[in-house]
Amino acid sequence: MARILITSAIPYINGIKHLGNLVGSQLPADLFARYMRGRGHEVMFICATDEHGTPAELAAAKAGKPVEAYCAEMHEVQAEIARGFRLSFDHFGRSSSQRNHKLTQGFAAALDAAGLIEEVVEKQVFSIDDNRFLPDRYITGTCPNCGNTSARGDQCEECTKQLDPTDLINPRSSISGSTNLEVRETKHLYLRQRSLRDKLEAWIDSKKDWPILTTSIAKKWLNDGEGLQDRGITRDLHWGIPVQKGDQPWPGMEGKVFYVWFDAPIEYIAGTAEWADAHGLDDAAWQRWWRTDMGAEDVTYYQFMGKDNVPFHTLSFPATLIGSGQPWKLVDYLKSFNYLNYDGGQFSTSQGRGVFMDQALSILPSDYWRWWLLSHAPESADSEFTWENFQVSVNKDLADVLGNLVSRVTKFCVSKFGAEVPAGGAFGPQEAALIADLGARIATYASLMEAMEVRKAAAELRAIWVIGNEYLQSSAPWTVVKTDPEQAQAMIRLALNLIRVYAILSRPFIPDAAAAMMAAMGSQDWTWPDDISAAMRALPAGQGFSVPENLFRKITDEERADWQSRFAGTRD
RNA sequence: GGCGAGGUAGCUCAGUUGGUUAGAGCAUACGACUCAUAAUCGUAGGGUCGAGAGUUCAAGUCUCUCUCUCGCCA
Repeated sequence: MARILITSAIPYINGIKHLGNLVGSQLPADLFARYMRGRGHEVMFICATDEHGTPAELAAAKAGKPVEAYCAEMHEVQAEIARGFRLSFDHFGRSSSQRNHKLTQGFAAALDAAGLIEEVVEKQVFSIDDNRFLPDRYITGTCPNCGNTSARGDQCEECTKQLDPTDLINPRSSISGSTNLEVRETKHLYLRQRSLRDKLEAWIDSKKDWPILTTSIAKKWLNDGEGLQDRGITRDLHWGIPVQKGDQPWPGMEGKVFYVWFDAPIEYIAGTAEWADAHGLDDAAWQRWWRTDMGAEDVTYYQFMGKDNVPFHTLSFPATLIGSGQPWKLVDYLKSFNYLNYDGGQFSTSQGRGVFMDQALSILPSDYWRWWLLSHAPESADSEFTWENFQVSVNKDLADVLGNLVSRVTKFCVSKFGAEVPAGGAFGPQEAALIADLGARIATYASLMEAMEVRKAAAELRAIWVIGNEYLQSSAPWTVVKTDPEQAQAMIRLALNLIRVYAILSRPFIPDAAAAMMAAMGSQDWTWPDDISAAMRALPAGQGFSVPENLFRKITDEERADWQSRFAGTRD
């Protein structure tokens, strides 16, 4: 039994995420966690909400709530939706937790002790009326290049020119509109990543089995231009983790907080500590997952994320861990995803374009979405969601191939032999051939799942469902029953066992349907079918079973058309 | 402009270190079956593998040029 640590990129707190966010991190991470648990491994699967930073402050202000209350509320909203999608986190934490405060401040102290923190005085725009420093993108003004009157302090979106806030003509605060701005000096902490560059590169180079997408992004940041740059890890904000050196004050840094990107990945660790707290366990319970000097040396750590998160997970976060000089567990395998597009364009949070997680669940149960998203995961390139494709996949794969198989087998048995596993006959050559085929395919499926080849694993699982239909078609128990009922009983006994095995194999993708299948077979034995021959004889003759409600309904053309127009949002 | 990823059947995609007639699912046509959610199973048609040149006995698979799409960055 292996010990497997899995983290999914943590979603930002301000608002509900869309399906593109889901398929890029949390959903494949859940697939992997469920599979590994199904194989009997010890799994720790951690996710959380990423709560700090200016966008959270502004969203809270817009909602008319204190930021703490806003975050607490939105965390619950996101947690509820995660439950709706059956995301099987061992803990869904919060980056604003006290655990994260302590760990983040501890890392800063360790980095400082290692000589990796530099204090830098820089100039930033301060809004007197807002009583706060303004990040570049929250300053609006006239572009000196093209005259656009609503250029942002970091870039003019009209002429795409990169700007410095001080370049803007008539600058004003995007938050209040106030023009009462001034440039002030402020002191910040920088993590001296440049001095860790060689260590980071050697570490990346040692990861021969990572996806090209992952390593190419990391190498780009290491080598592009002047190479890896030092990075500011503090901000002039109110909402965040106060800058301290461990539990000691940090002279000159009073009133400042750590940058959200510094504390967010540390929440992976803090979230595990929160898990221990929630279960009344001691520190050793979480440290054995994260400290190689406290039991984590045999842990294998997998991270899942969209490609936009890769630089932070291949460089910034490892720089924090390595730089601390402490024996923290580094990621062993980083699975990154491209983007999911929506019907000819991008998903857009601001334009309300595409399907968001809460909307998806209001339309159809989670299994439908899980299946489509995972079987079309954007692994090798960006992929696209279209309603036509979704309708076809759901109807064909789930309703016709799998759902109908369960239906035809159980209904046939009830009508001919009753609602118990029939005892007659014995398996012959056809049954042996099916079992052999199944064994080979399950082995392929398992290796694809272990390699996190999500689409290919889905295709193999579907093929496994298909061979059940093939077997029924060629063995034709409905014909055999007329001349040799005993033999027909053996065929159906095999088919009923097949349903139970399919429940086990399908569980990572479609947990609810899998549970319904297992329950219908009157079993609770989720043991992985390592011995397929035995697994196909697991249901005892005479055991009662039930005909489940149709596992999946079909999506009609009318529904598809309706949803298509409902979620189109504003076209650009 | 720089970097990266892509351009393979109508659609969505596979194609390992270059090697027999380029594959799968869906869609289409025809056939089989009738237990089942008008479901299932089989067969067939369909591709100058973005364009061009080169290396090689042999290139979707390597090299160069060009072109188109997407993303990141300046």
